Amino acid sequence: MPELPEVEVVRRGLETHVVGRHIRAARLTGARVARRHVAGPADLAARLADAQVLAADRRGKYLWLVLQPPADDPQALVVHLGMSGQLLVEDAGAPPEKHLHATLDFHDDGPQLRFVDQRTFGGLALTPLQPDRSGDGHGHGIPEPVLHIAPDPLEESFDRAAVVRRMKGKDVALKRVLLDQGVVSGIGNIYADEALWRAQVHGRRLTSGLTKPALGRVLDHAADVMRDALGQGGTSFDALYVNVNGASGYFDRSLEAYGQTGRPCRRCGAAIRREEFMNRSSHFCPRCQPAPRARRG
DNA sequence: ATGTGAACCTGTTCGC
DNA sequence: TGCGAACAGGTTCACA
Repeated sequence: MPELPEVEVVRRGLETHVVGRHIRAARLTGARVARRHVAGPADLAARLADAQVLAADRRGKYLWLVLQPPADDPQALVVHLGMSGQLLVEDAGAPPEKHLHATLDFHDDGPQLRFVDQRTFGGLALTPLQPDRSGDGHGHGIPEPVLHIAPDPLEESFDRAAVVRRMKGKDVALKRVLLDQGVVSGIGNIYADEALWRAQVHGRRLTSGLTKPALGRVLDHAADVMRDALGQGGTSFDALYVNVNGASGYFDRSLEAYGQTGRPCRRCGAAIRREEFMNRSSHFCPRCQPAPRARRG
């Protein structure tokens, strides 16, 4: 479940069902799931054994469990769900999923934590934590693989004015900047299209050509739409995007642009259009969000 | 340095 | 019905 609201739904599930428990053992299926773990899958599995889960934290689309190993400093089990990753809390007796890549058992013999990923763009890594210099909210620190990720709009340390300045300084299409996790994190293809629809700006407009207030408004809409989606349990089009209990969110009913090709814009009635952008799809209202002249990526 | 596009995977849906 | 093409919510890396 890829974008910020869906990842946050998963984080909350982990907080409820996993935090506080002691891992007994981890089993990894195949090496690919641990490819971001420098020391390899065997090392990862070994290091997870007997660690206690202290917390579940998140920045943008990155999720991590803060672990207390028996004789070491706290470490972060960083999880990225990629395009199709799932974390599921399930009884040990539940049949293994077709794309099951990792299983964590706990000393309390309660439900397992499973990592399932059809397209295997996601994965796990155990890494050190670095002190968080950007502000509060991440008391245990930030994992090394997350250091290059900018704060997301729902974090207290999100510096709206600084992000606006950075956006303004780029000679890049607005949507590309919204998707740049090093500028502002958590926004993916769905919420970028929704934020742009709400802000009534075309994603191919260059950030350098927009005013700072206009850029700020786009960021505000991005934060709003992600908060709204979170309130609905996220966006799920199918069983691939579910919470730790396998349940779908229902924000898909509230989408105004994404996936609405041909449907009338709820604001003006013009047919929502789809176009190719950065090797993927953009959806927008051609009347409310007039396209700039030249095509830019 | 900065901006752009393709690659990494598997599964499902679309069009002829 | 069959089969290839297009498409899917993300990130990274090579190249201009």
